[in-house]
Amino acid sequence: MLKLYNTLTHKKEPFEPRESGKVRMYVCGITAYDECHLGHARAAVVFDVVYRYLKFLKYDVTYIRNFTDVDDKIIKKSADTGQSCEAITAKYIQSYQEQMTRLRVLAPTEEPRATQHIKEMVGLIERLIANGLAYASGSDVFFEVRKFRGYGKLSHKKIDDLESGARVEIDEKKKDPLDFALWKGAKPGEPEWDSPWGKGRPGWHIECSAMSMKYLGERFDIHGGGRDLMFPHHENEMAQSEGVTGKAPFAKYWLHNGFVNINAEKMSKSIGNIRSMPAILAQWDPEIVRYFLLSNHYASPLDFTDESMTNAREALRRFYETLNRFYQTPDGAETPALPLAETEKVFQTSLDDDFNTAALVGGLFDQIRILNKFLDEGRRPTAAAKKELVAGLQRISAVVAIFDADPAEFLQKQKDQGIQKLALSEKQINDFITERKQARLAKNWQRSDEIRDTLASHNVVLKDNPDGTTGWEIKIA
RNA sequence: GGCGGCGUAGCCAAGUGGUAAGGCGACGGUCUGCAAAACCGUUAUGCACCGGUUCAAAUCCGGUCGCCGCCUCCA
Repeated sequence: MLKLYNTLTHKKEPFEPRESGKVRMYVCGITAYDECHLGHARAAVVFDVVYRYLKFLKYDVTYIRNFTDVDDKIIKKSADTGQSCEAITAKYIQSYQEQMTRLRVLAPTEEPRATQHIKEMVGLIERLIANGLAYASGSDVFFEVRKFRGYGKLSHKKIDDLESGARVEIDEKKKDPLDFALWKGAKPGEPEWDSPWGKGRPGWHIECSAMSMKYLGERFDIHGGGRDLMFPHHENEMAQSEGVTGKAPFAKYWLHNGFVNINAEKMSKSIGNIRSMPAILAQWDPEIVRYFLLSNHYASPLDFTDESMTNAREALRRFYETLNRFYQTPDGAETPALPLAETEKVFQTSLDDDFNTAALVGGLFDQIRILNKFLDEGRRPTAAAKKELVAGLQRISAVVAIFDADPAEFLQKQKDQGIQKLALSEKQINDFITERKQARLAKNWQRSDEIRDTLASHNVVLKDNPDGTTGWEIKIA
């Protein structure tokens, strides 16, 4: 039985979709004005696992993740660079999709864009005005927060507390400082659309109401996004959506993923420690990044450091090293006593418990130890045993999308990437190995060890195999 | 100031009432010419601290301290 932590109720609840067998899910995507970063990747990967797990549970899932392609930041970037807003958003949307593909994030059912739903937004705003929850002021339209009963129920805030926070900007066009824009009158040089209130553009929150309702209906099951979106974005989105329909809850379950920190510090533009995905994926294998992102419960903070990434890499290397050994061992007549079925049970129990991906890793490494021991004893697995292991891993991977690479390819890829960071070429390494082999045959241990130390100082670690060959791998700390 | 979260070994991290998974690292051993990898063993008599409930608590309750997030655009 799947249980999930619902921000709205503040409790872990059994998951019961509104319509049996079907799940409708909406997740806030990116504002396309810059390269996506690790935080975007975390949200995408986390909800990708949610999506995949719901499908694994045989739900018919409709998953919507939007692109915000009209926004102050985009307009500013356009003004700063001279590029059109369309060119900017097209560029970063494409880049986002490329990065997500590399991270094995499945494409959602639809990826609607705000600018393609202006008409729907205008329709919602008109209904809000008709319902007495919004008012036009000049060429702007605002949502009147105090008219909506229940404002603050998602982020668990009281209107009066917010008011005293006093960080809300004063705008003489608003009746109340907390009121937020549904529609903004056009300023020269900005993108604009026709509306009953004159030319203008939508406020930030209304787009998600419009797109979620269009694709999922007036009420749906799961709404996700980063913690920071809880307030004000999701609070406002919920208020205006329920304000339009008069039906609650707008989304039954609200899920919020935690932040990524960089060396224990919040990742932010002002600190200047943003890690863009193109940069990260140039350095780390996507599977390592994905493993890292899933090595922690989705709602907890996650600290990106050299050490945490090295740990992730080493864990996967160990995993694939063993698998590679296992698969390459000639077929025999024995079946290792792998508790695969049990692992799969643990896997499902873990994910059932609020998508706890961190808990499932342990079980997998138990198998690794068992496999290594089996092989260390010189035993040979049957072809069927090999196939069964592959199949089992694929069943798990269908949800987490890690642990199912071809082991030899994974290791080779790590090596290939590593070589580029070395001061040595592959040929130089092989020449050293050849020379060392001669030295070893001559029992010239001094020269042999000298060569090994030299290579080690270049982060190349040698491994003498029982058959006389010497393998090597790159170990950068 | 308001609201929320967290504090488990050197580091990362599961575990929400039944006696501390797993990964990285370290140390000892087996293997090896020596290493590396792998395997075996050791590495938290204790889960921030103090009280309480219970036959039993990392897990529930109360308090203390510390860290963090949100309240402003942000995944």
